Amino acid sequence: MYDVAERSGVSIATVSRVYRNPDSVRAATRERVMAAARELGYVPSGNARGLASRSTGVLGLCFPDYADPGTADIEDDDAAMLYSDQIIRGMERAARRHGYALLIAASLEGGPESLVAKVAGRVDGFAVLARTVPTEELEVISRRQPVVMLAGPRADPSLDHLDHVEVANEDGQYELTRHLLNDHGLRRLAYIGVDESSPDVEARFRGFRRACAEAGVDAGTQPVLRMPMMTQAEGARAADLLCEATGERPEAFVFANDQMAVGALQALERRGVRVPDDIAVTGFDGIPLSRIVRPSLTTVRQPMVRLGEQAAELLIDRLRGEAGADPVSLMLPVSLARRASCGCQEAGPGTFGAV
Amino acid sequence: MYDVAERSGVSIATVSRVYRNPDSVRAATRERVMAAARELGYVPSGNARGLASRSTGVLGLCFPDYADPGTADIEDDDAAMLYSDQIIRGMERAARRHGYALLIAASLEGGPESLVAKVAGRVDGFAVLARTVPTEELEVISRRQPVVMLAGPRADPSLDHLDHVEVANEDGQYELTRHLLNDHGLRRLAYIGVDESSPDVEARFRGFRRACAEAGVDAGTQPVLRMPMMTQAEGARAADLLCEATGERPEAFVFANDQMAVGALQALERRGVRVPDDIAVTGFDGIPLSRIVRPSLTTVRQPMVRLGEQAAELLIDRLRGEAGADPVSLMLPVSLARRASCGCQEAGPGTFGAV
DNA sequence: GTGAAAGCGCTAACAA
DNA sequence: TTGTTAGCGCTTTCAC
Repeated sequence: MYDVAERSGVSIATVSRVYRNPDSVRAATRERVMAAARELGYVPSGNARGLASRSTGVLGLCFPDYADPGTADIEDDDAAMLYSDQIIRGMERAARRHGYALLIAASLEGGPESLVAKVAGRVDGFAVLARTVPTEELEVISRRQPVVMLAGPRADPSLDHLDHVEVANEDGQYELTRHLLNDHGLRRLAYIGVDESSPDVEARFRGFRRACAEAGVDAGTQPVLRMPMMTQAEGARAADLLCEATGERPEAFVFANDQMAVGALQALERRGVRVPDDIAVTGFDGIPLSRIVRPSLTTVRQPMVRLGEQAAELLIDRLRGEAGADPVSLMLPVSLARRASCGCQEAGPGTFGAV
Repeated sequence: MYDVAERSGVSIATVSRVYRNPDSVRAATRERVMAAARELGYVPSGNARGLASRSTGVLGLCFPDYADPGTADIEDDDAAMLYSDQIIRGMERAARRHGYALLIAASLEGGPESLVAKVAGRVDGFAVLARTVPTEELEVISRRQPVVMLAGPRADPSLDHLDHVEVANEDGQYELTRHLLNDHGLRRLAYIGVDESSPDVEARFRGFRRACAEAGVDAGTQPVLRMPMMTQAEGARAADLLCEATGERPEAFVFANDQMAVGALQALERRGVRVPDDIAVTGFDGIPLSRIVRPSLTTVRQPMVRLGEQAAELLIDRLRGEAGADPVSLMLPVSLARRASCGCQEAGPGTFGAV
């Protein structure tokens, strides 16, 4: 910058103005400065700028490095497209509309120099995918800059001051279960969740039970399985367990997420159990894979792109001081995708991108 | 940082050490510092760090804000997943392996304060999706930091010094065309490209012609259409044009990308022309949508995730000074996805994530 | 419209 | 092991 200033015979202040506010500089001067910059290959340092102006024009997103090992054997990367990709897209879009760029980073292990800290130090505010980051660290960081929590209710009271956006887990599972109960007339439903208590899964389970209760089906007598992880492998294992259990086989396997449901489809196929003729299977999430498997998976679609957009909007509101003092809490609606695995008619040939 | 130093009774240098190199500080001291930092809610400023150390630990990616308006009506965001999403994923992954975060930004219009410049000023090096950025600007920036060009051959001689990664467009189209010619015995093939000269599309067209020539089919007599844009709408229009043209209808529509091919499938369905029975249709790219449409689209899959990974690797090599003086140029292999729209047997039910 | 000067918060020698 | 001291390259009053 000093070189540019010298070469064009102005002060560094003027060079700065040319970049920050071109109109505040006489056109002739501006031209000279820009020419000099071009010749010298000058690119303003974002770091110096940020340091001097205490803002970066960048939003951040931290997400878990979550790659289901069970998906590794899928040839196509497309099929494995994760939540995070969609959230990234939504957030980038919304950020861009407001002139922000997006810094993304999947979580690595901690240490004083953890990844969040790195991101936090380089952005004006950021979003975190639920439980990607240790609560305590988040608490410290959130004292200095806006943070929004995504997907998953407030994990901890010490994080109560954070904005957060979640998805209607309970309602979604409720609707899906009602569909099975009322539209398909099923009665013996097995719910398959996860050991480790997850607020999302708990909410889904609540929805399941509520639907059962309303339909006069005693949820207490329904088999409920809690697997150690929500992977395809565990989904397959769950299906095997339920098939081998004594007593009447359930009429439907209601999984807490798509990955397990997909694993179950594979296991059932191996056993020669036909879906949906012999048994209905449902998932939750609406990952792309859910539509690709045969039979296509009936599931509850989460609006992940919207989630990302909302995150960015919320952050920007805070940065502009347009948000109130109270933390904002949004719940995004989900939608039911009725596909083949519950016995619904699959969209026929020629149907493009339809549900 | 000064506050943390004071509170813990050490100098700022020691605080710095605690974060940069914890082992160089006695454990007791370290604890005191970390405690103070926690109490004060201290988060190191990435900007100040970058400024002092002249490196950011961040890689960048600039991509076009390319959203086919024709895809807007697809309900699912999944289906519309773009190249850029996959490149982002690959690049983030590879960057993370080396301890870098990723800053992403879609192109906006210029001005002295253009988006690239913004990104460039905040990263140690970055990748650009072909023709996202004005040549001249790129040239200037690339004098200061490593830049890699993605997908699309060197656009300009002034950018010859850049590393770049591209995809085997010509070979891919060649293989696909051969498949149509030899395996399906088709003879009248129509190629549909784009007006605006695109190096990728040209390469694909070369592959098409080469295959025709080798099969003894005179490419000169084959219909060739150049549409203004490579969107679904234009693909549909192309199909209509070709169907309404006088003379024998082609046995296959060979599209230069998937989006146009998908548009054509829709148009053909409207006209009651059956694919692949009446006519074969192929695309290029392997976007997720290509597998979702019915009939599923035969296409050439580009390894977009790999592209992103390579970009990051290349940049990191440069940053480490491990790359030679000469620009590196990589060409990634593509793969043929034989699906239903060319008359190949579609993968049956129960096939998970298969081609 | 333009310049001078004082930091912004950190790292990296170099000393101690 | 820890402290001292220069900057890093910009923005931002406040003068002119």
